[in-house]
Amino acid sequence: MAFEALTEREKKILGCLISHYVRSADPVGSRAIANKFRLGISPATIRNTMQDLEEMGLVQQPHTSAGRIPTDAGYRIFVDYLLRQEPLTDAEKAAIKDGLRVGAGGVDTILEQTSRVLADLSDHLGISITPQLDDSVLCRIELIQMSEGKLLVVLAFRSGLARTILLEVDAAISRLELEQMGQVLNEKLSGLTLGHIRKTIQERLVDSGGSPKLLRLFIDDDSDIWNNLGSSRMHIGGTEKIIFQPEFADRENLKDLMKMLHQESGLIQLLQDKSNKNSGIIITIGAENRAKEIQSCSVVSASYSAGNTTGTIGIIGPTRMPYGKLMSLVKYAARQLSKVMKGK
Amino acid sequence: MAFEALTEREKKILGCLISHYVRSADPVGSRAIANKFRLGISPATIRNTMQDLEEMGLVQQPHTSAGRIPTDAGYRIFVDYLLRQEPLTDAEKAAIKDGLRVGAGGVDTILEQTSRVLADLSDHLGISITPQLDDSVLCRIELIQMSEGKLLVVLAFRSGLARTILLEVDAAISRLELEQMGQVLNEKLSGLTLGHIRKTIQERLVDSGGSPKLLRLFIDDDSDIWNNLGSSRMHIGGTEKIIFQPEFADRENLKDLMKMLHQESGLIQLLQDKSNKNSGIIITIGAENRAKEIQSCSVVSASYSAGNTTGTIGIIGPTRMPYGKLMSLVKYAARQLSKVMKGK
DNA sequence: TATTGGCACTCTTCTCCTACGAGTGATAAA
DNA sequence: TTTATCACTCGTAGGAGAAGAGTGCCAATA
Repeated sequence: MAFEALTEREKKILGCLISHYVRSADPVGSRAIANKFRLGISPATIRNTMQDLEEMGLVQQPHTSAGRIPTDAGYRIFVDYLLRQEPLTDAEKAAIKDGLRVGAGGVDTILEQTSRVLADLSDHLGISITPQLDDSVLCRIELIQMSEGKLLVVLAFRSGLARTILLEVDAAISRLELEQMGQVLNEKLSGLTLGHIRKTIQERLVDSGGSPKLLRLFIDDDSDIWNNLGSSRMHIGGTEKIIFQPEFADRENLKDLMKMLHQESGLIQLLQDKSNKNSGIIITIGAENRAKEIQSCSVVSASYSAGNTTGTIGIIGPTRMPYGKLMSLVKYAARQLSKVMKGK
Repeated sequence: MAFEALTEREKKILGCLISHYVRSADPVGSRAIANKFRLGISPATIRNTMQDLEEMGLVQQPHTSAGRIPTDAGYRIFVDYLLRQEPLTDAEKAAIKDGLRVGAGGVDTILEQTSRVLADLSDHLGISITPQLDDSVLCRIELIQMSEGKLLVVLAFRSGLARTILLEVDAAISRLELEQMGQVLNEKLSGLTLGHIRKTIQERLVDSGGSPKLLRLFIDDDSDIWNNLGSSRMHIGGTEKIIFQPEFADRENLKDLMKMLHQESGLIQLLQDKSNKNSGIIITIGAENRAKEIQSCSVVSASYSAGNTTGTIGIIGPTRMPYGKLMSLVKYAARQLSKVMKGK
């Protein structure tokens, strides 16, 4: 399994096999490799090597007398050691830049564009996730009375994100109370991250001088504001393309994927889990994914920065994906996105 | 084609044929009808009648020596004249009520739940669309300076909806200017519908006394606020179920559907187009749909009220759908949704 | 000793063929 | 007007066989 244990030839053949398989989606035979990549060795030799690779668990045969296909472990070696990033064409770069051009509507619109562009250029699923609010610095909080009993809370973050939430109030509220409460909240909370606020809200607001009935809305343990507001949003593009990948000819596979896609929280976790720990491109292959629904898929993701927080974008597709290309794509898109967000 | 031209027997057989076909998804033969529905007539008689129905264009044969399947026109007759709504079970009613129970996060969360519930109970696609802002009454507008050059505009509507939009400002803005501008905007605009505001914004704000550089953001012809804010949002549920409907075994069909689903604006138009004109349940069958991508699908939709505006919910599936059940479902859900929204 | 050509073997896939069955339309009898 | 019957059509399921791809192994080779 260790990369060092592989001979030069084994590496080369694993590489050829994978890059051929990614294109063809059919098991790759020794002859195919010998013909396509002029390695100067005969099919028979390649066969021997392929047997070795199979013993190491890097490739497998769907059935006797078929060619080989890579295993998850094989892809892993490929991605970690053999992969060379494929540079993007000028057209592709342009498409990304155009797609992310600052439009109206703020962060959400841009992210929707991003997932669209990623999907279009990759023919796989493009995913984008809003920055994590937990690390976002609150820059202002505003209270708006919409009617008796309905109070709109607006939270504006330094990263350019804004969230609104509607609260129910039992008692009537005077204009004065509202203004006062707003002042208190801004004094005590602005400049802090949402995560920080969530943890320390109790101590910060007790005895702060706000009106008790309003105060309760913000302090209560199960206050909707702090508990539900942190969740990120997600955009998906390319569903209409991914269904043509041969691995999704089986409806059960497709079902798993679809289920995953519409189960927002799970997917967000899936992508954020990883991106947090590392700052570069993260590639998760097949069974490495926690969620069993997509263990026949791989995820290529990267984080982008927005203000002092980060969000995540990525591409999801079958493990048989052009990793080199997709890495460049995601990397470039993440960088562009960070730039655009800074401009915001 | 006219309903009156049909004999009693023809109506009956059309009805039997459709309700059988909806279940089986297979062409229905004369024997099947004779066996399943004890009509007291022989298969031969039924065959004769089916020939008549075919001449009228209400049913068709996929090929010689297959049973019949309904045409769009057949479904139309069925829906308009023969359909009896299937009452919901208590469990179903409970599921809807539970699903729509007021949760945190306001309108969007509820609508997401709604689409989920509709999908779960129908095994088709559940769609929900936010109320049209154009008819929504603005109850307050708030300006928040997020940093130099970034201005957050918050619009709160009486229906409980809120929208934020981020604007770029060239020049520095003083606190005073901002407050003044906020006052002017609220004075001049609150109490009006967004649509009204859009049309009359020029006259209303010219010479209103606000700071010119701020004023420009709101008056300019291509101001992002009024142009881009009106668009509704949409939620979809049930994608993982619909792919098992036999009509989507063909990947091309599935692709068309998926394309449609992710093309938000088109879909919103599709559903809203109709719901506006009529206040009850709207059913659009197959080729009656404008968008050619879903001309093998039917749409059952209804509008709900929120404040003084309306939004739309609906179900999309193959034309072979249990119209009676889905009508009841959508109707009940829309009514519940209106109730919940009123409570908001 | 590593590589290669050759060969027998395996397994899938494609095609052709047939038999079957479902369903019809027409006709003649009830 | 309805029904029983029968010949006919056409899609589908199943099986046989051929083709093809690819392997593993072995003996020859450089």
